[in-house]
Amino acid sequence: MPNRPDLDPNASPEALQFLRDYRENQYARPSVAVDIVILTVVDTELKVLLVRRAEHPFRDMWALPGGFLRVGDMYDDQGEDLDDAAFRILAAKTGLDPAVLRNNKVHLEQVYTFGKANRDPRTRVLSVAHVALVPPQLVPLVHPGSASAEVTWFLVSDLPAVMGFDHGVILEKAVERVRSKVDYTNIAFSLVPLTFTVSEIRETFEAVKGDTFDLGNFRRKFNRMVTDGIIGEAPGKRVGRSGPPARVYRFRA
Amino acid sequence: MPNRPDLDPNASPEALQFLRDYRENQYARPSVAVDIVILTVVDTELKVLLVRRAEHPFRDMWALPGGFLRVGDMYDDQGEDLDDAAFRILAAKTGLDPAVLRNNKVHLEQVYTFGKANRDPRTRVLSVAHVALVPPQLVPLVHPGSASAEVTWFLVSDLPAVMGFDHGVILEKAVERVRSKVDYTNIAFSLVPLTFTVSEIRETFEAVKGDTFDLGNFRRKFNRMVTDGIIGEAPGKRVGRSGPPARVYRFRA
DNA sequence: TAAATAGTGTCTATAAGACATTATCTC
DNA sequence: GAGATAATGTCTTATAGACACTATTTA
Repeated sequence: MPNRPDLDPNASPEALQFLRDYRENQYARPSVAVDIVILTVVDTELKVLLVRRAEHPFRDMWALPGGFLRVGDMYDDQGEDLDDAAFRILAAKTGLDPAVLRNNKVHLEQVYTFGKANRDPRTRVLSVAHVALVPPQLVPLVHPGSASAEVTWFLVSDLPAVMGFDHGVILEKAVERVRSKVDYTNIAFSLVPLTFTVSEIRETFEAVKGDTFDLGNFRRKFNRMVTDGIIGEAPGKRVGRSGPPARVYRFRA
Repeated sequence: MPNRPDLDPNASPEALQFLRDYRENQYARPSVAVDIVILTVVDTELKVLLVRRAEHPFRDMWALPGGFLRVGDMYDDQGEDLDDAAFRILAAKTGLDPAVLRNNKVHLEQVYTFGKANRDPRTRVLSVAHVALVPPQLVPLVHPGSASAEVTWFLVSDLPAVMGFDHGVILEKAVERVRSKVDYTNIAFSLVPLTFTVSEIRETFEAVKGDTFDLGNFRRKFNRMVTDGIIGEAPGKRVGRSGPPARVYRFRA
């Protein structure tokens, strides 16, 4: 038994450290889940899609839709990319066709990886959290991917008191990410139909931020985006419940 | 063999899907590495700590310091938290004592999880990338954690032409994160000693952003932080190579 | 004395917040 | 006509960028 650092009383701490790291690589590995915070804005309210768990643990409790990263057999196949897994799971859990997701420019973005020990009672599971932004026209098409599952859109302002796993924390972090990015990116346009009025996009902002904006000031900011070419006018006008018909716009690029 | 969906020609796609997901959970799992982009600012230059790989794959190439997440035996122990793993690996790779890291308020933050298949030729490995900000007074204390490893501070503006794995991409993403957060958070104060002059903190900003700032305008912004109580005056003055002695400040909270 | 740095002040442009105003539609 | 909405305009305040200026130190 020559030169085994763990059996050598004079082995350096570094040698022991190396051996431990090496063995970890050889031995136990975590499962990796991809959980997705699927958000939309309908009727000026920010909503999130939750599924009721049919199995233990946390049976009958609400949780985020998710699935496991597919890893190949490790010999000739290493499995799917993490990005592809997120897209696959989003399609599976919403029942939407991948082509529909792409055509409607559904925004999908990685948020954070949650890795506390014992966050899943069964075995060690990391969750790579993602957030998806679904435009309202797709919401009626969403249906449970598996026959037994129950899925519901919850108001983000009125969530279940308890959720499975650490999904309440994950949800909070994802919403926070969207709330901040909406100020300095164009992700809000993933939450409206392909054409929209100024009021519609403003109400979407208000739903995401949970606040109201001055109409004139918002329009001024919007007009800057028009002159910058970020937004373009679309043909036609949209008639509301009152007031003059509103101009219709389209997001570019 | 009753009701096995994979053997039932009439099984729904959903049932088959469920079975596949379940089996993935039972079968192959990825390894999870924690790789850390360790940054500092010395002599008005942004630098990153790289290690030369002593083993295959990518032997003799430069790569980010990293290690594997420790997962327990899966029965009575699920191993260490992901956050704890990052801290442990940071301490191991810099040779710095955890107490020293805490006392000097070293900033450590998760950035992104890289999960392309085949990013490691040995087996499926996810990398949970982190970024650490080390103040300059700790730089002389950094030494290789393991006797065989060679570690060097590289200029971020002059990196090795090729790096192991996808570590070039990871490094870029981490630097981008720091460059943007430095504008709306206080992380820059993790890159200066406990007390500093206005010029010193300005040069740190310039090193991170890769740009120069107007002296007067920067000081105006700095003074707002003083009146807001974010920064406080420290006793004494600092004498430079020329010009009058500069006031010394300290970051609060 | 020359050069460099500390520290202050000024002018302008940009954008946000808080309004007010007019026009046009539905009920 | 009443109420609601579309669209525009005005005044104030906060901040950033460009730049000028004085004071104080070292070499």
